[in-house]
Amino acid sequence: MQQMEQIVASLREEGFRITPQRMAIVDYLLKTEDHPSAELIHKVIRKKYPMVSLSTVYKTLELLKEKKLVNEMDVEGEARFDAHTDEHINLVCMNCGKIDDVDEDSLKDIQVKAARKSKYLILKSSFELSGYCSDCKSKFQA
Amino acid sequence: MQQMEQIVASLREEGFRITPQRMAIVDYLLKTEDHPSAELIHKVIRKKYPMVSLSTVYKTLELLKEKKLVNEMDVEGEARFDAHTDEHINLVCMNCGKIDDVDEDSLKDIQVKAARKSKYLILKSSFELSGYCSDCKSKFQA
DNA sequence: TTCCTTATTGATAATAATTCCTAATTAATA
DNA sequence: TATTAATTAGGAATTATTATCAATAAGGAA
Ligand SMILES: [Mn+2]
Ligand SMILES: [Mn+2]
Ligand SMILES: [Zn+2]
Ligand SMILES: [Zn+2]
Repeated sequence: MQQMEQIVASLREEGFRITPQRMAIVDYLLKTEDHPSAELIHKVIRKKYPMVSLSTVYKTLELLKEKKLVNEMDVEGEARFDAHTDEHINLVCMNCGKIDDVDEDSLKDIQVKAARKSKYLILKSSFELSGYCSDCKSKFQA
Repeated sequence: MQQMEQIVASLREEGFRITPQRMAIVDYLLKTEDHPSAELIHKVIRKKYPMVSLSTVYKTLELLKEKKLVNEMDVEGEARFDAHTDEHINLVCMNCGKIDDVDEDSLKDIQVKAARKSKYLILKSSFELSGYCSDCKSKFQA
């Protein structure tokens, strides 16, 4: 995700209004390393800005997705949002729900190769590994 | 996915009952190259075996997932089932909903590397590219 | 084959994340 | 400050999936 100023400028330029709700959501996403759900974003933001509704969170996330400022991923039927929009691997802990990022240079090559082989026009990619994180895995090994 | 006989044998061995419903679902998944939703599986199977309910389809898919005979993936809020359980790339057409497979040898290496870097115990992987298939992409290029 | 036990099924109700709807609010501009 | 169209809040609607449970039938024993 880019910096706040650029985001604000580009949204305003396209005729979108800069509301406190949108600022709060973008600000949170810019600062977190987390991959929060809509619900969590709502909860966190309410502490500082109590006047943000869940529907506004959803609508803002939709806008940010369209502007390619966040990616949406699905973890067990719940959408999780990722402000880290470069190609990378998301590691999902099936116990605590945490998601960690791992960079891997070859992902872009793989994507290009797959596009060639399949003749698809590729617009989005998602590389996801699930299991147990270092904290949780001890609990699941006999 | 393995062959029908092995699947039947291993389910029976573990005390699961072999019902016509389960046979029909496994049979369909074995034969299709498709990545069907629960609803589609239900519709297709009903033609041959009208006495299969949607809840049974869901429960059977749950069982097959636990036995690692199918993978579940999510496409726009709907679960899609993949009987091709080796590591591969799924290409999702955002227009017609079709999913194509592309093999890529380096996926396993990437997975191993990511596991080492992150200290995760990895149990599942999903490599997904979305865009427009060769049939659909012409409609989306000005 | 017939009978028993209990896993499985089918039908429907419940759940939960997301989307839809609309009157009230407010950002942007002059 | 007044105007106006975009946005918001909050609740209703939607929809895929899960839960519930009485009826059924698979598999084993006699
Ligand atoms: Mn990430
Ligand atoms: Mn596949
Ligand atoms: Zn964990
Ligand atoms: Zn297509």
